[in-house]
Amino acid sequence: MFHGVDRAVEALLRGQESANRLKTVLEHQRTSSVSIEPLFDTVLDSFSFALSLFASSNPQPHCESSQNKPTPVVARKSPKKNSHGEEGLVQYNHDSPTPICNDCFSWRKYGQKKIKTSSHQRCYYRCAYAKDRNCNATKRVQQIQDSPSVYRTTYVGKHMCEVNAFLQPNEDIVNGSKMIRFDKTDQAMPDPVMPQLVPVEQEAIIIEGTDQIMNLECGSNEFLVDDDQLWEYQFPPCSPGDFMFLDDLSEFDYNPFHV
DNA sequence: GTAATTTGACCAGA
DNA sequence: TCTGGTCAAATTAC
Repeated sequence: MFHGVDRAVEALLRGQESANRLKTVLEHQRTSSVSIEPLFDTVLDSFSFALSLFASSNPQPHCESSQNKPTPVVARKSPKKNSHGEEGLVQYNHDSPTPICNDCFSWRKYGQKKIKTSSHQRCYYRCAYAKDRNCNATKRVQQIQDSPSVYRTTYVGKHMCEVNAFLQPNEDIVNGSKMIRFDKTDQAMPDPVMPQLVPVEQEAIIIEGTDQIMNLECGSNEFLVDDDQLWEYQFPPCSPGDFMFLDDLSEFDYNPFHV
């Protein structure tokens, strides 16, 4: 029922492993570049979050080899109904040395609270499109360790905003193919939702058979994907508005860190 | 002026 | 009654 996701997870794991390896190498070589670390942290966080998205649809996470693996929390002992009246939401933890800022979604902070069991405050975020698109995804970020600092991000609920924004009835899903959609940059669409080719600020992968969308927003790291060579390497030339269908996600094996 | 963040109050579950 | 999560008015940033 979740076709191709296992392969996608494998590909993501490969990417994460590569990023980890390269980070280790660079740490020993220490070039003059000072912006490398945030770049790699972003890469690792993006991979980890993508994995957590898949894990949210697949009860068996595929992240045993990940250093920053998301930790599914099976169920809260007493799931408290949220403001939308939903209960029993699965939540996922993700620990990282830095707070995850660009984790593919737009969040709006709605609260901050001192937690009794911790000396650090906990921040509460909800999807920026919670009202507009009836998206009930929320996340909590809290520093759980001082030295080295560890921030735990707990994702609760599922993003519905991109699904509502992208998918129209009888559209975008074709015969079990996965689709990457390229749209005009000058098309009037809400910012974090519409994937664009040039400049690449967001990209989205819609996986048929699920309602998962990987929507990678780069924020301050545009250089991550604003790379024509990347697209030319992996994708044939395409025009804005074109669709690309990937029958096999394992073919999506571009390795930007290959040297 | 508008949007985002802050912060104290409120609510519900344990 | 305590605590975590959310609300909403006030404040700040753009």
